[in-house]
Amino acid sequence: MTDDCCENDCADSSCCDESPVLLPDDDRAEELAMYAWALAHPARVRILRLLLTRKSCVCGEIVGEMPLAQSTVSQHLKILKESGLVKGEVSGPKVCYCVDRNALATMKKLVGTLTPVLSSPEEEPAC
Amino acid sequence: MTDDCCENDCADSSCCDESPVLLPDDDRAEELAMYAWALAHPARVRILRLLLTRKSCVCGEIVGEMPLAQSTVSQHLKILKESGLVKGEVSGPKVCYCVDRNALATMKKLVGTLTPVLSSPEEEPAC
DNA sequence: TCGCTATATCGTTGATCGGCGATTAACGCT
DNA sequence: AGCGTTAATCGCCGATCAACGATATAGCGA
Repeated sequence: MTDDCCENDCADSSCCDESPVLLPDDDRAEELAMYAWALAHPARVRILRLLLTRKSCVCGEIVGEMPLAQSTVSQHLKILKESGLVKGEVSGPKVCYCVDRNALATMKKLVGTLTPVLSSPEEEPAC
Repeated sequence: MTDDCCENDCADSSCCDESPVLLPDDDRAEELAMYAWALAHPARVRILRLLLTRKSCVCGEIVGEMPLAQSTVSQHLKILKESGLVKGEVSGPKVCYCVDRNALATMKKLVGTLTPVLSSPEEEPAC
């Protein structure tokens, strides 16, 4: 009652109890962080969306679509590739980039993991 | 046929055509990037999961739960707060942290935006 | 073979991150 | 008022990012 943040009075130790808080899939934290890191730059989000808009690969004209130098775009593509979200395939002098659907699905699943555990959906945590 | 990356022969200009590629919500790229940036570090993912596991706020014992110094955890919490995913509420000398459900939903929605536009769900982009 | 085009890589520079210890600020309690 | 607790902030450091220009690499075509 003294605080309106937690319904079970978090200010004293009754809320922040001694439960070990064994996170179910804590090792996946790094996996999710890696995917999130790939999207942690607006340019990479735009590139990914560009690759999604086009049905498949968009070769190198990404550079023409963005206000960045070719080397910079190449760096971003490298990061996207390292995260696994994007795969590149050489086809002649060009390179086809397209989104790895499985990796995208995995990332979405990991993001979906971030769900508040609530007994009833009505009770807002109030803070 | 020369490349197996795109079904519509991306190596020449027929695939990478001149369509302006008006991204529907390109301005949202920065918004998504900001959320992704908040999750781009394993420690922050763990903190967020910690906050989700506990029903609401977890005060400062996050420090005890993680192998990091208090100042470091505070920095991560600051980043999470700046992204909007987490809100902090002062209750006495302690601070209640809990996840902003709306922001979390917004982030999930933005992540859900990243969907390949496909005519039929069967045709894999082959690369 | 010789260029031409398209990517990738290198090297540099400035900015930022992530970590820490130490200090400061805010609050409750005696 | 003074003390203890909690959290935020301040420097400081090494490491990394993001951007660029310049250079190297790889195919294709004439």
